Amino acid sequence: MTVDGRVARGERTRTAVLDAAVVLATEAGLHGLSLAQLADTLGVSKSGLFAHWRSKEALQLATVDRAVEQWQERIVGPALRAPRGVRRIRALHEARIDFYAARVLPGGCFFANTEFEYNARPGPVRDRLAEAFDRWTAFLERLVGEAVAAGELRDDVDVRQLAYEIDALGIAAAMRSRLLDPDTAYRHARRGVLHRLRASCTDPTLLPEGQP
Amino acid sequence: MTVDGRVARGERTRTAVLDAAVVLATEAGLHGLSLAQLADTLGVSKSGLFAHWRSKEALQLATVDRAVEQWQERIVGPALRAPRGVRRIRALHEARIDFYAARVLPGGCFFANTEFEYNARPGPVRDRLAEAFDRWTAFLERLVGEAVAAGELRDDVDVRQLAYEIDALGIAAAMRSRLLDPDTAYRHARRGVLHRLRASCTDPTLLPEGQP
DNA sequence: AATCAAAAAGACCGACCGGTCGTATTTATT
DNA sequence: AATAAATACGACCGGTCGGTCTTTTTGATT
Repeated sequence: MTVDGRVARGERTRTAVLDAAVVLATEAGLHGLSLAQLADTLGVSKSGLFAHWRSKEALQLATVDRAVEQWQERIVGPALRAPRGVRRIRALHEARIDFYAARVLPGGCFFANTEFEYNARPGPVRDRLAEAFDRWTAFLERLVGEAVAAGELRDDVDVRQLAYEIDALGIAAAMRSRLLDPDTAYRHARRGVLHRLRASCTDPTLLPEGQP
Repeated sequence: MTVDGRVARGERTRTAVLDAAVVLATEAGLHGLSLAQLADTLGVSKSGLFAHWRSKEALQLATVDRAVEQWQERIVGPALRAPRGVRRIRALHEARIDFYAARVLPGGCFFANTEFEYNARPGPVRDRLAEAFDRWTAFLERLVGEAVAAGELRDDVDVRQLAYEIDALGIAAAMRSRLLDPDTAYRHARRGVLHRLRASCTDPTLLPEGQP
């Protein structure tokens, strides 16, 4: 906020720490994240981290928030350049699985990995992840709803169901792109969503593509 | 193998350890599994574990194998009682998501959690998980292929693609049944697969159901 | 140049980690 | 009853964990 040099310096450090934390947590897990390793990676001292966050849990929560910001910038932002409606849904899904296929983060998807990691760890971190997931789901549903409202999808489409299935194919792609062949995972996730959208699309020319 | 008392006692211990390891690893992760906690849970000594497996990694590999056995008994076995074809595919998928909805393991699905955990951990354990996943995928594809051969699914169905989408909905259900509302996750995963199967089904009476 | 708070550093703590080792107990065979 | 192997145990090792403490450095303000 302030341009005060003292505060600005601390803010710069915090952002650098969180960016590194997202990368390390994607690999080792957010629970498995080591503060010593995080500090070493940045060339700072571990005790300095506790000057910015009062505990590891506080840093984990901040890391989730930072990962949400990155997701907005890298996945949602580009997709919003596509025209509203079916084309935007498709752009969003493809931006997402492109992200995995490009192996932007060596460890895969921060959210997919972390959400599975916290399946059996109730607490503030899991709650924060669940909130982020809720917002993401609501966003997907809004996009589908817009496409229905624009007449591009049949108006008997179950918006929540369609959004669920689109997201499910993205989740599966996040897993398989690391565990198995990434190209196959990418192609299957892409074709699955295209097929699903076409089944409810009122205008076939909205989704021009070679294979079904 | 032998009914020799010495071997039988050790075998009993090994099985008990692995069963407990599957439960603990589903919660804490297979990498995050603590041998001390595992030994305490069973009331045995930690050092005793190293008499049966030469390292933690060896125990982890054995745990994966044991989880595969349990999957066969609890998911695949019941599904194989359904008649071959579309009905068996549906039975398999429903046995799978029923398993999550029933919250049989408090931590969710051993394989889903673990496969995401090992996204960024190359090595023997990840290889073993990938092998198990390959066998599972091949099994799903075989079931779909059987349904096509029996004329229950249209013969222009892409077998691998359909198997991929069925599995993707199961993976997503495994995540959401813990992170979010389990009933919603169950219903969406079920409806998604039914909808997908009906789209390629030659005989609608094979999938009698209320909602689309 | 002096000041003073933000920021960073480094030594240190108890707890837990995977793993080793020597020893005691069980069990089938002789 | 004696033996030998399989099994189980408790003490202990070096290393890493999250977290605390005190001290030093940095940099804008006066």
